[in-house]
Amino acid sequence: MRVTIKDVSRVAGVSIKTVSRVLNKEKYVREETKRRVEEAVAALNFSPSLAARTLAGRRSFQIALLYDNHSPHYIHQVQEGVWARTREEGVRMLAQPVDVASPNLAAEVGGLIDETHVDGIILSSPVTDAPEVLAELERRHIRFVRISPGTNHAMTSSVFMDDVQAADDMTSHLINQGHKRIGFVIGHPNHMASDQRHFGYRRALDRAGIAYEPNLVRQGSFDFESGRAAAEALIALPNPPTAIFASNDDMAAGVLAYAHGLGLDVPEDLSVAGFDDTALASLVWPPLTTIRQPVRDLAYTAATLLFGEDETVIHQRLPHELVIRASTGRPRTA
Amino acid sequence: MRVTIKDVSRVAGVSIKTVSRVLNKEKYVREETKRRVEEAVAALNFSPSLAARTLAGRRSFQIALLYDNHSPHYIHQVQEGVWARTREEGVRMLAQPVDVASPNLAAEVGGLIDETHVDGIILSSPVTDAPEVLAELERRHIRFVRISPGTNHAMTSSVFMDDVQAADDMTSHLINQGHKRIGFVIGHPNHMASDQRHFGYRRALDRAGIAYEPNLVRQGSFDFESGRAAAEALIALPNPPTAIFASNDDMAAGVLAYAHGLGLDVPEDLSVAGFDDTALASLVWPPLTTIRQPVRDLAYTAATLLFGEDETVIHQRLPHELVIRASTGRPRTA
DNA sequence: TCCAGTTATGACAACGATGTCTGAATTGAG
DNA sequence: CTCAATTCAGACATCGTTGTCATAACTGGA
Repeated sequence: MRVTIKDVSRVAGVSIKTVSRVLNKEKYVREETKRRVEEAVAALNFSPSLAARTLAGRRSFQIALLYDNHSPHYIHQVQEGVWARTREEGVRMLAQPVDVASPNLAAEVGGLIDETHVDGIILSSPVTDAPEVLAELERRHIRFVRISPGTNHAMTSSVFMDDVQAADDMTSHLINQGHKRIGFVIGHPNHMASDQRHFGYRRALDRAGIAYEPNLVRQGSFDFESGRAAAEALIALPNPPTAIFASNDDMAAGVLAYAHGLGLDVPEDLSVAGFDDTALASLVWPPLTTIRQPVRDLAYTAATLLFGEDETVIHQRLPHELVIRASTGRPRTA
Repeated sequence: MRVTIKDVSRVAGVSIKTVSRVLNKEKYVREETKRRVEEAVAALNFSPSLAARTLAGRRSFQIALLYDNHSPHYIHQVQEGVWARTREEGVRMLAQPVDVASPNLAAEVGGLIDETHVDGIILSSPVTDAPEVLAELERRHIRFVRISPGTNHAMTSSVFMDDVQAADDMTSHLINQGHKRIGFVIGHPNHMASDQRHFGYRRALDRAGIAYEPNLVRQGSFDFESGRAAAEALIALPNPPTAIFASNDDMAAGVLAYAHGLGLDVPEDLSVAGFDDTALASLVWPPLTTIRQPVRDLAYTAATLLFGEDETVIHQRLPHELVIRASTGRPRTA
């Protein structure tokens, strides 16, 4: 029924071991033999059984991608980036949603590894910072790379962007346009990036000699509604801000919606800035000034590091981009 | 190193075959023996090797999900639905992006099947309608289920919603609010659903005794920009529509953006309706009246059908939902 | 010409499960 | 109490590859 390496060996007139050698690009196969085998493979339309290779060999030709919680758009990009790299490598990607809050997360990850024999694992935030998972992976001596981890971890490679600098860039952009009172909406407290963006905002103000005013800063939770609520509170201030910088696009959309509801003109009456450059950012009116995270590239690079020969630990930073659209401009009073 | 069925059998004091029986819930194992094995499994924290099971047995405990092109949000929901069901079944899901335009698509899918030995496949639109793929799957006698197929195919099960009725519902909703001139933006010509939604729009008009006016209908392509362009054309008409029904939310967002740009008030001056109820729909201002596709449920149900014992072919329709938000209302003139 | 070192190939065991077959233990009807 | 049918459990082959080891066929320098 199924075409096996045995069929190939018969057609090519060699042993199965030689076919295996060609398949795995091993040395010590005569050019002529190699050609014969390759022809037989093509003629029979042979694809080797991953199960058999996994069982017999030291590799499984599979890696797992663990994720949780993030927006569909983010996950999609991560999957897409990792997938592109695995494809080049002739390896399969197992996309594995997990629940970081689960009490037996480590056991689940361990089970995954036992069942599938994966060669390596890519963690995306916030799984990157689940200590049980990290401990379990280390205990098993399995290779893994983290995408945008919040915590430091010298033992293993990671790829990330500079959230502090990005928030600093955005804040500076607003300052340069003449804003002096800039509201800020903090992200979800569970995400390490929230702190960093908050810090970047503060750093830019400091450098410009603008006092940090706690009144102008509100806690959000990365969703639309919390952005809306923050906007309501900020605009109700006796001396309201002329710009609001939300830590992600969803919250910025909430700010935008609230402003629309009041009949405010954006950016004439109020500048609004987001973060992430999700699809949403160009689908609202006016389109959002935001920070483009190189999510797909981060994922692609993470996979590259995972496949790398080196045992050296690499922490690679990828550049972000300030995307200026129509939601920010000079304040009316300036 | 690795814990195998052999270790379990030693600890439980039975043969490996008996452990295998317990693992696979076969008959003819004494209750007491079963308990002993289960304790050993728990004590050793044993997870059986998928590779070995696949190789030795008739099942691989894996299914594949093929998709292409759709929005991240849609894909996310499909993955989530299928994944939830496979998890219940103790089976793994291989999420596999493909390119329907690829000339060797059938070969790629064939290779996937050979490599992974998957037990079944779920196709999501538009892979559902790639004839080479269907032919390849049938040639191999592999089970598969299609999610929202555009073409009929009596040989195999599918799950879908009623696009015609949904578009009819939306159009009727607008008519009931007093609209008589209703613009329509057609979806991407490659998607079968586009025709069906267009037809539903027309059917509702007919039933209400409103003449179908080709001028009020524009071709779009499911993206923001095409919605914007369609809105521009429609609003420029000497006798413009009082409502615009776009075949998906992205295009509706485009319509919304163009209306905002003109300073039109939605829904006072113009009602806008979308389709799909993507995340976007509640993140724009005003939030969109739209049709909620039960995408996650479709996917979940597809997996259920795939796992079903029956050889009978089932075509299952799931209900949609008209979600009325703030972007539609009575026309000013009514 | 010979021999050591490389290059090239094959035989066979092993990976960790399930399938098949065989036989022992238990059950229950007569 | 007997015997056939049913229940329970193990031995061993098998799935389709790769790893290990043995050995044949080439090289090129002395």
